[in-house]
Amino acid sequence: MNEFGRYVREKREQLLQSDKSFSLRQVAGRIGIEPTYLSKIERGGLAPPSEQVVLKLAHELGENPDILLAIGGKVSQELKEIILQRPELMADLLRQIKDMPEHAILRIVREVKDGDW
Amino acid sequence: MNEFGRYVREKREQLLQSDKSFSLRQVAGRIGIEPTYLSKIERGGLAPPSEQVVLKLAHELGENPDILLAIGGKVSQELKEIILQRPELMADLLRQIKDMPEHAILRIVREVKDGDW
DNA sequence: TTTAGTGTGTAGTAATTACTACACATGAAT
DNA sequence: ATTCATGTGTAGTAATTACTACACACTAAA
Repeated sequence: MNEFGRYVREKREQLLQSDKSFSLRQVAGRIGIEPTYLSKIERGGLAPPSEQVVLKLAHELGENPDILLAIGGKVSQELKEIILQRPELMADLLRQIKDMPEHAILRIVREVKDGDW
Repeated sequence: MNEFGRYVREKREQLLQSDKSFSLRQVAGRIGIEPTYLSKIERGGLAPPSEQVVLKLAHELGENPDILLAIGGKVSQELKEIILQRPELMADLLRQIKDMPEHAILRIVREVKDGDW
């Protein structure tokens, strides 16, 4: 269940090997939380922190924010707002592509990107 | 700000005109909440209720659940989970189509629907 | 050998979420 | 005239979220 803590600890310790400033205390300091709190989170004793903290953590550790949020079971407010602006449309779209293979969705993303719409 | 309450009250009162069983008390009873609570919500004195209650309300009032949730500022757990299963892909897709006109997205939805993938 | 930095255990808390319970006044039905 | 159903005001609360503060033990450096 506590994927998030394990993942953060592993990543932080990797970085720590080549840069002493990635101690738990210093990272906690830079992202503005108490070391105790980060310790608990990494050890799985507490739930993942707020979106704001996860985003700072992702930035600090060089991780993809969307992925780190997802590991913590969260969807960013940014994405929620995209859905909230056109809920029916987005809901239909998401349900349509839900079971599509990755490559098919990627094709859509790319078509849309260089799209002629 | 309190779109949700106004919307629900209006819809409920519409239904009430042709069906006496859409009184505040009876609707509250059927969806399993206290009349006081529904009253406050409709008058905008309280935040929209939980996803579960919004869904029951949508069903009761014959409203689109995704839309009613959105009016209440919520994205359903169902949609969140679709995103959480492939966060990077879905985040990219949503950001791509965010500013596209409705008809272009609808085209994608349809293409995907009858798609050859 | 004291100082500095490390991680962690225990305890507590402020804010928010999602409600319930009681009491009351008004209007319609019997 | 009384019962019934309506909506609503006030008050309170249990659960969850998102943390902080203090204290301690261990290790490495000066």
